[in-house]
Amino acid sequence: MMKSAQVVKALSALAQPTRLAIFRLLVVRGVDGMAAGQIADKLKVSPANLSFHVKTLTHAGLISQRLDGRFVYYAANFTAMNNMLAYLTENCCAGTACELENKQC
Amino acid sequence: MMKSAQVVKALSALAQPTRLAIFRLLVVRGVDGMAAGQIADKLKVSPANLSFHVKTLTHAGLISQRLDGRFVYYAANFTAMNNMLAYLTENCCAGTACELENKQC
DNA sequence: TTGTTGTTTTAATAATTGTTTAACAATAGA
DNA sequence: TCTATTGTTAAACAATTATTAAAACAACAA
Repeated sequence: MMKSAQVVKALSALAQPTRLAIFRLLVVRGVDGMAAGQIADKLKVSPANLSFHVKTLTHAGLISQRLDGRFVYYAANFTAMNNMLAYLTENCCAGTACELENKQC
Repeated sequence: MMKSAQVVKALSALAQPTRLAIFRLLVVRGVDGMAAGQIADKLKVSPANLSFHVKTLTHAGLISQRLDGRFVYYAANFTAMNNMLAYLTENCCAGTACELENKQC
């Protein structure tokens, strides 16, 4: 079970174009992740700006850090992401079967 | 397919304690939704404040409005929610089978 | 019409957030 | 050691966002 404040923090972290792009890139990358410099190059943001944003994502628990020499690798935290998604649909339609054509509800 | 800017708008809308609470309440409520005043009472926020926040959620496409006499009913837009959730997990792990124990990836 | 209920809008203020530049640390290789 | 590479931090500024109180509006009832 996730706390509301934690979810707000995660949503806030994703609610910014650069950070959303970083996170999506890392979701596609999978468990190996990607070095800070590679991410910055790919998304065309300055190193300082990238550092600022990955810090926010890290504090929100959405990505994790792995050091390797001079490189800092970041990877998506899939568990945190799934907990957040689950929170949004929790007890949807009060548990009754929905007449909606989607999977979540 | 959803545009990045649209997703940022939806995430921003949810990234606030009162609005997250409003949305979750409406997700549980289902298609019938809930009147503005009822929501305000339940969440203990002023009518003006509630109006401000539902406006943000409506502009983000996450909830819809239905007028009934003097009452204004709000209901969660499940399609918009699911599109947003799908965007976050799109092309997860580059499409390879993940060794993770969760459903999303 | 007049009053009452339900909701939204406006304006003012306070707080938070994002970007840029420059400086700083740590590692790797010559 | 010296130098280049990789990444983070700090400070300043601009822009956005949330809250409050007051006023306005809209629908209904007496």
